[in-house]
Amino acid sequence: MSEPSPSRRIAADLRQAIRSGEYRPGHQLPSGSVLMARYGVARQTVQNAIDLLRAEGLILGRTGAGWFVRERPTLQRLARNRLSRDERAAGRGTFTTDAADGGWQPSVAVTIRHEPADERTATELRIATGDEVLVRERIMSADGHPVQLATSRLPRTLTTGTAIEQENTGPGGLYARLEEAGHQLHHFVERVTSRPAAADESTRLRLRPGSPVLARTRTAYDTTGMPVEINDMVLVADRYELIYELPAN
Amino acid sequence: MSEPSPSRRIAADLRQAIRSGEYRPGHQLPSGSVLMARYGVARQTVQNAIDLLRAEGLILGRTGAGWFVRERPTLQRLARNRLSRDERAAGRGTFTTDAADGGWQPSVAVTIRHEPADERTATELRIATGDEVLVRERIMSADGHPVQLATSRLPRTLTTGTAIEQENTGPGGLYARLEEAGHQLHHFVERVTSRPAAADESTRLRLRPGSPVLARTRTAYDTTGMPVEINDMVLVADRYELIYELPAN
DNA sequence: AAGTGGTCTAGACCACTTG
DNA sequence: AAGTGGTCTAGACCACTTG
Repeated sequence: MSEPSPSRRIAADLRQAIRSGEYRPGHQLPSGSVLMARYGVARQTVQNAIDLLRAEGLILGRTGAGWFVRERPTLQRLARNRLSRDERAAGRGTFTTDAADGGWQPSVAVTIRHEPADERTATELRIATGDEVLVRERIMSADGHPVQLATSRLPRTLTTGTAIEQENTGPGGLYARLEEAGHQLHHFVERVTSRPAAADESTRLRLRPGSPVLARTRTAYDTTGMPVEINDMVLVADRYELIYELPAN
Repeated sequence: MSEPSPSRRIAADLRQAIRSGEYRPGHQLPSGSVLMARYGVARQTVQNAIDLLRAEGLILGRTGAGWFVRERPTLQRLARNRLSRDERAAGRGTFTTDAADGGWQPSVAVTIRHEPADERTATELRIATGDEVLVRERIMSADGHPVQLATSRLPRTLTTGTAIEQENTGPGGLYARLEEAGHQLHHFVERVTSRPAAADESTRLRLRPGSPVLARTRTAYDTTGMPVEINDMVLVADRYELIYELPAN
């Protein structure tokens, strides 16, 4: 085994103290000056150690106050039954349904525009590149903290003259409006991955650059097998858990 | 707007050059010395700028060689139909099925042990804390690179005397063995989230500490509604995409 | 006012890669 | 041998928080 660097040594000691419960969630870590003295190292070395633990999500820094052992935030659960026709019929959107369950205050900022389909959108929606697409961009906040970005894209031919082009899509949301317009939904395909937040996403979600996000792309298909909507969602990773129930066959 | 720090300024310039295609995937970034001279800053400042881009997943560093614009690795797709009874009947495991599709060489290291159920395991499997549980721990590698960790836990009462306690569970894997033993599977519940890799996970998956991983917990239920297996899987986030197909109702 | 984290300069040393 | 990134020391300054 090669000798670990001083910063790794310090990080390992602090990690151990957190794991063992010596430093409990919410409690403050020894300050930079204390650690510099204790280990006989420079400020930058302590900073490097702290950066490791921060990347692991074990601690949070508050400038001017100190480093604190992170409290595991309560996970919001996004279950697939949020998409059920019954829920839609009951006049609930997915985000407000979660809010009701979780006891927090939802707020949503919506932007609506239309644009020509780029290559990826055209492929996913099986339309031609450049065809007009309606774009609904939403930033969802819980108790004032932004936690989700969601962008829906639909062929403009499906949305003209419907409430889907309004800020408020009405009870049941855009899926309810699509079904009213004769596009009965058949199934959804959801693709989930995780990646570091892009610079603009970390700004909009008020995250540190590079914090992990969950990226979920949902495509909605109607009963004729045509894709009618593509929905790109970006979630603050450590606030969300996605839940799927699958039959064994 | 407040003046951005020098390191953020440098990061923004490099990010822009990558986004615009001036620095293409695989190409080398200007060296530390060049950037120090160009911006008139200290080595540490360049390092801080680079650390930001690395956290965003835009670049990869190779000690002694340079910083390189990251090539987006091909995503492995894990679809729910991998769990179908037909696949199991055809004698394919999920990981080897992926390998066949993706054209890479799979290898799996298995460890089998039993242990008393901890609190979480007991709750999930609806058994008593301390009851014996069979644990199968696997590290899956693609072309020699570890990409998945998977840990299965089953009540020992279901596994004694079956091939589930052997290193090789035989055709169709442990789900096929469970069904042979009379535990017909009914459905699975999968919970997906993302978080920074823990220190031990980053060692086993050979990741930088804090790289995002996908964490997927699957619980398998039999036709009597009892949970028969809990499977904790940790995936290198940027190599995987999880796919789910859901009926509209 | 004193303490905190964050970032910076200037210079050093080391392991590693490249030609 | 020359160049690379990674980490370190010692000291500085700043914005912010706390009592």
